[in-house]
Amino acid sequence: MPRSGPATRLIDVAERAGVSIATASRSLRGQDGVSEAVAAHVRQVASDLGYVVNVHARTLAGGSTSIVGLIVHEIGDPYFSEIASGVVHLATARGLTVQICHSGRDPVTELSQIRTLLAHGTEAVLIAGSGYVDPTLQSEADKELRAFQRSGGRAAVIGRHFLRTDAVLPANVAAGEAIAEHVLSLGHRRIAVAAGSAALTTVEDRVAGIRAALERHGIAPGDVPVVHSAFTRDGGQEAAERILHEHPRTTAILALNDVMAIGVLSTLRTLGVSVPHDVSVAGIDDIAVAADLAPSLTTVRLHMQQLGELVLSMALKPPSARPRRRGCGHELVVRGSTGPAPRRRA
Amino acid sequence: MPRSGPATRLIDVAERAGVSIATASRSLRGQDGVSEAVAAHVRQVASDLGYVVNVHARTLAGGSTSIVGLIVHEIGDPYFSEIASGVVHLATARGLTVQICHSGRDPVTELSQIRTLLAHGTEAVLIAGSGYVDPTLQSEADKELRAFQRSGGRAAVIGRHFLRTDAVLPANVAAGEAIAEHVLSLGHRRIAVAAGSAALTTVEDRVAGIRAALERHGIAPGDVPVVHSAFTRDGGQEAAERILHEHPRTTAILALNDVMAIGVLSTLRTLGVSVPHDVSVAGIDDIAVAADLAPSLTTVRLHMQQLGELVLSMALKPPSARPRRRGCGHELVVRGSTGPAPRRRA
DNA sequence: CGAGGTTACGTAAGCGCTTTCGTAGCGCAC
DNA sequence: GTGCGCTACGAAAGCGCTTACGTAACCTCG
Repeated sequence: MPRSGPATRLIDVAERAGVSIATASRSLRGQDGVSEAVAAHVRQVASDLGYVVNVHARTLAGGSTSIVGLIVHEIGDPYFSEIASGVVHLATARGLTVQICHSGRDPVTELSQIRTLLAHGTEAVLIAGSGYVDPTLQSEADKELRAFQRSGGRAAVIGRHFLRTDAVLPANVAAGEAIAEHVLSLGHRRIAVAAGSAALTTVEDRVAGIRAALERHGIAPGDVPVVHSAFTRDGGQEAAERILHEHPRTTAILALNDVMAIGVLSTLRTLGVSVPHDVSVAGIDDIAVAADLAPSLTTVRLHMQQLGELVLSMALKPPSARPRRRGCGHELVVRGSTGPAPRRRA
Repeated sequence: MPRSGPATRLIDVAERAGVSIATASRSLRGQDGVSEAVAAHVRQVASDLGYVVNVHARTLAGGSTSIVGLIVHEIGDPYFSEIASGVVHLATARGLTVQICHSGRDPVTELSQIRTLLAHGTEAVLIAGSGYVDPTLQSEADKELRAFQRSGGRAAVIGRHFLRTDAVLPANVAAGEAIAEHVLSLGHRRIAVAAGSAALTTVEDRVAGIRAALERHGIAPGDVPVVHSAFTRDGGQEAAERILHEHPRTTAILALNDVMAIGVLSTLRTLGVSVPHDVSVAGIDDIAVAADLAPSLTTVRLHMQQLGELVLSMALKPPSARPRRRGCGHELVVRGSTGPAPRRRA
């Protein structure tokens, strides 16, 4: 779609200001080598003419794009939309625009997204969302990012500490521990986990945290059913059904994220199981609606918006020799969905 | 940030394939004037080399960018993230990437976003989110879009029927009517509205729908308090407080969107008002969590994801002489937050 | 007062692609 | 066998910008 609009070009500004195109270019970018008087004049003329630089020409000539790419697993998921919100907010404040790609949790799509973003010459590529347990699924992506960085590009990820990029690390293991400690402290011993796909490292980490806490309290891993399903509301429903069916004496269900917890709550409501009287339910993430569910959801806050801001700010910093790691706080948020373990169950 | 990566360029593909750069270009874009044998060979070589076209060069030379811009009021709001999800899904399916801009409901920011997107040469500019009642707030944006279209660009919006672009029209008026009819049919007569900013046309439309329905049932506009606040959860809380304070005999609160309804429910819970026993509450939109609130929220489904897909597909169609209009269904979804009007109130 | 350094600007060479235009080669009709 | 109309391809001109390099003009100092 060739556009032939009467857009003002740099050369128009230069002519009108009575300077060369080079001087105009330098003036507008605040580069030195131009007297302040001339620069100010050029800026004035540009503004009068409503000049907007052509990104493509700029990029092609070696300039920067002012675009950052963000790859997320599922843009509709609150976990990711809150991250995206953080990224977009900070980006807007810095005069950058964000190009969002949705991988649908498919490593192949993800790879092609990365390639596209690289070809688009984005300033930085950000990836949010769990990595894959199977390293072969992302080795290509890894290679691509490395090459991108070697050639001066910036990349940063949320999680995926195994990549050689800057990374913000959500407290997955600690969150798992915190939520498990919480239900343990309430006296629960028959605990089940509603987990997302076993292929994701986030799932692995959160489960590891839960297991560690339980083991400290003398509960063997074998005594903790972990039901894998999808990281969605429906996945949570399905997991809850299976848990209640296969392990009817369960008194606490730990969902590995809030979205699944919503599904768990929905199933329990349907089955007439009272929460937290009969069964306690907890999530991880603390998405915005967690406080407004029925009952309100006990969870671990992971500050997604902050994760988003952090990952962008890391990417924007001048590169360092070795990949930086940055944690992000987590807090147990106790609400109405967890309560003391029932004295006995049917 | 000049990038000097060893990216394969078209000329590399051409050389390796033993053809000219022109032929290579034509082959890769499936343009005719190239024999099928040669074209296939070129495509094979390109794929072997992992060639990805440089968008900036392509655009500069008059090609297309494969990028669509989407401007939303508030990316963190589920209404918009569901729209964004629709846009991103369809875009991904069509091999397009989406550039998301967040205007924060500020017309000035919005205008600069539009300019940026135009300067980026996006295929299409999409705007989601209420227009402003005051036309001067958007006349600049309007002008900009018109110029964009005249020069071959595509634009489409959700709502904002006053713009001369293709538009998908959410059923705002009808949704207002539907939700009002619903509470009327339950016997409510003392109805209050928790509204977002009066500056937004969406608010205007939904209120108009509500008023129309009420008037049909003999309730004068003066008898329907409309409390304006922000289109957020906190705004809903605040509106509910004011409604209960100023109009204590209210039996039904209609929130103009689900996010506000969440705030309303929260305030009622805090104040110990039972929903729907004492007061019924309803929203509009049917965001994903509406079904999982406590109580589950009666609302009007506006199919945001579909709105997103529609607006993109309209923008992608060949332009028509006059702006197209496309409606999108709506359905009343009755859940637990509304019930019969109480016989009497304190 | 001229060598050498600085500053302020202009000239022009691309960045990687699309596309216009030109041309070689072929088939076909006369 | 000449001429015409195709088709399949190549050469080269930009798209609008950044930047390396060149060059005046001015300054500083011995």
